[in-house]
Amino acid sequence: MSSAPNHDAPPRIDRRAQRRLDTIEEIIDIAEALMTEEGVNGLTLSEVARRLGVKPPSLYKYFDSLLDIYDAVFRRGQQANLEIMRAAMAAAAPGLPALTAGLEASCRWSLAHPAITQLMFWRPVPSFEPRPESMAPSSEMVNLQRQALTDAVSLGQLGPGADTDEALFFLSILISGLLGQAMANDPDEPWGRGRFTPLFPLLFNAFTKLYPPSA
Amino acid sequence: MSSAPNHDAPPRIDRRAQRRLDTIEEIIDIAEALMTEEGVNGLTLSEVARRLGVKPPSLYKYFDSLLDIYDAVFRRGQQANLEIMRAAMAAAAPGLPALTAGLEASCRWSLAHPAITQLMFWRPVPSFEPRPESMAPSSEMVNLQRQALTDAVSLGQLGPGADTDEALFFLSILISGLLGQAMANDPDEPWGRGRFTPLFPLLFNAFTKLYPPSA
DNA sequence: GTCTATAGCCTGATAGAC
DNA sequence: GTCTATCAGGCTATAGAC
Repeated sequence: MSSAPNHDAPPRIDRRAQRRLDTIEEIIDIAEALMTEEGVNGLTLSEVARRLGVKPPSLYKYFDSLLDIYDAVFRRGQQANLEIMRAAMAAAAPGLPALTAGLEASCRWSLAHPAITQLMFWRPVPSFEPRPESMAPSSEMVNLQRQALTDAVSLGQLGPGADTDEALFFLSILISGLLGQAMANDPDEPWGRGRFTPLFPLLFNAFTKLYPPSA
Repeated sequence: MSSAPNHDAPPRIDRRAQRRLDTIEEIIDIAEALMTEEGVNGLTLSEVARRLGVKPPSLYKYFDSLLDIYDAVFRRGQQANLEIMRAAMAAAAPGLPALTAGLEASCRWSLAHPAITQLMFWRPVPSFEPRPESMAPSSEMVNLQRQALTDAVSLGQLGPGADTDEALFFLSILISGLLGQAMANDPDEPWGRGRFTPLFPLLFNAFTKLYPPSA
């Protein structure tokens, strides 16, 4: 109170820094919407600027290039997907229940964010390579899945083969196949409707029969 | 010899018509190469003209628009893929052997033509909608697969559930998942190498265990 | 942080001469 | 069927004033 210029505690982030972060988030929101509407390759600086209500050169105060915006969309998407999956897994019993709950939550999120999902799974922008730190959440997702498979084997829910790279790759084929077919062929159907997403339980049926518990 | 202007039998297609068809094929070849190098969205009239050795306006003598070229690539790809699969199925025993042989041949072809495969499976060019007649081979491929599944059930190679739409959709998830993961993550590996295509037999292992023969 | 102005590209498509 | 010329627009990015 003595020397402080105001009565509030000093904010850890001042107003203008916060406003800057808000603008960055808004740019990423606009970029994602644009990719959803016009295709992943339909992202342009000019249109982002138009929707944000500024002129294109102003965007360079927030991002160094168009590819930098792609990277920001990619990174935020990876982070969000990881947190969704982690939360769903933590709320379920260890092993197979955690795995199915986590992957279903991740699939729901992916289907609701098709542009980011395409950017992450199918690399439709050849000139875009995500930065290593933007890829980090992806490794963490793999780790969570591997741990769940290990738990499932330990708990006797799955056979020993389920705790291998082969099983992990097979799982990724199942999930990305489901998402790809749903997004390409039933783009307007929400999760649980259409021809593909209702088959989600069937995927785990197949997976379990491929690696049945020994007992 | 009396009134004929030359000694050869009259060709069913004259030279200039044949040359025109050759040019059209060459344009499609160039378009596919370009999409492979620069991404499916990297196809431009200007670059096609450059590689063909003409100026862009000349292309309009062969195609009405850029989207027309996309459609030609799409149609020729569908046709080729269908014929590859049909031939492989015909060379194998009916039922499950025909199905696996046909799908493996199709997958090999798809992996060797990633740009067309992306165009067919994942629709990365939102403004491009294939013409109905270009989609026809796709329906025929589905028919071939459905027939093979029916035969497999009749022959006792698979259980009754394998002859359903659900099984067909599940099969498409497996195949498109394998291709998508292989193309995105092991783009330079040929069929049979890398982390995903060696799992092809595993897919049918899972499929068979999901729909086991009753006996 | 915003703008204007501009450089230096690219694109699809058409008109009309030859 | 080829070309030149052109339209009408798009884009990323930078320089520099305010």
